[in-house]
Amino acid sequence: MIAKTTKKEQSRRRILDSSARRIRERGISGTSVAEVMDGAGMTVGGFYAHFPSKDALVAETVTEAMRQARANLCAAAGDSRGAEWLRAAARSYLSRAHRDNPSPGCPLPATAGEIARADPPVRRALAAGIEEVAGEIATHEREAGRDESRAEALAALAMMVGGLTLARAIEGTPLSDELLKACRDHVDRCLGDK
Amino acid sequence: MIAKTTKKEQSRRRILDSSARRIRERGISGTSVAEVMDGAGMTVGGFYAHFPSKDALVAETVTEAMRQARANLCAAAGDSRGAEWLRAAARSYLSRAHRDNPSPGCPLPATAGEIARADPPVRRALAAGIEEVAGEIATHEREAGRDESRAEALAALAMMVGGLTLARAIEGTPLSDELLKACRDHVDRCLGDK
DNA sequence: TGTACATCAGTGAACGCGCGTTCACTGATGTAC
DNA sequence: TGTACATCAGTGAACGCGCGTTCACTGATGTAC
Repeated sequence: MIAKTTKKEQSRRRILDSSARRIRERGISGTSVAEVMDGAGMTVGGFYAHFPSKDALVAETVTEAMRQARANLCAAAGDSRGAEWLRAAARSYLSRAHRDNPSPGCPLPATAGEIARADPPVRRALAAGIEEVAGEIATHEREAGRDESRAEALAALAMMVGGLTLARAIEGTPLSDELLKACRDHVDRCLGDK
Repeated sequence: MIAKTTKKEQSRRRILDSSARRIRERGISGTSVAEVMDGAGMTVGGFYAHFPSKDALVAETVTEAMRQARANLCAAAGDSRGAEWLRAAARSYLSRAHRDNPSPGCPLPATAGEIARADPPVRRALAAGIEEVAGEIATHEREAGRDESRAEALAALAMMVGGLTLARAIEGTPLSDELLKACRDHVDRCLGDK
């Protein structure tokens, strides 16, 4: 019999989706199990039939959300490659739209600070996710003909995450827009005529 | 009479110092009023004689900690200027020592994510602090002879904060060290022969 | 086909706990006379 | 100088609340015969 998703599997998926949305919006400690279940159209008690603890949910949510973040970058860059891809990815990641609309976006700005104090499984999930996203970026750094493509990819990721995190923290001030633009421009300047 | 600090003023200072330490280590939601007061050598009840609420304490702590962060950058760079200052500041900020020892360091990695959802006074305090640190960096970007010195300063700050935040989140993995080094090297590469 | 029963996803009330905040009280300090 | 009193920084127990987690129960579903 071909894997048809059971009702329980569908519920589990709704819980994960709800968790990913809320955690990107309100962080880990700002997201309660009851809220996640409510967002999935269920009540608290049912949660523990799907996950052994909130920490387990968070670890899986981080994995899932990082996968989506990578897909978002690729989607934003369309079928471009190399320097073009990098510019498009940065423009999208560091956009006002991404700043003002966290729930379908990257989980790092809302969670990275907290994860420094989280359980090992959560931290391992994040490390794996970062490794994958950095790998994707590095591919295009290499195609753009840059030296030290992996190191440049990590530095670019750091600037994108830091820029978006700070821009969100001071959203509403002119400095927030300026910061986003400064980071986008820095990427353009580094890529130059590549 | 010349301003001699009263006992109450000294207590207030101890509360602020304790708060700054704990918040840099455990973030805002990870720091309780009782713990802050304990770190200041007092009990919970006394807190409200000094601050009207936890939020008020946090706002003042952010201001204070950002001032120290700026001073730390300057101290690390000694009496160098321009490109030399920038390299030294980045080397110090993105060091393993800073990653592994948050309590006397920069408050941004532990708090920036949370502050996106904090009270307006806290967010204003952060915006002002970022403005000051960016101004300090921009001075040296200008002295280093770079175009767009203010934009470059904001981008450099974003990369430093993002790099340290991610490195802390995945501390213990080889990727953490690699990430710090990639960000330091990026600064060196951008400054090049300046 | 129809009936009895086992399974199990999900409900909702309850638990113990830590939080921010309040408040009646204490006891040291400094001023008034 | 000595005594009485007001002030007020700090104590510590208590509050209401939201959290993660538990658990007795429900009711729909599918299998056995």
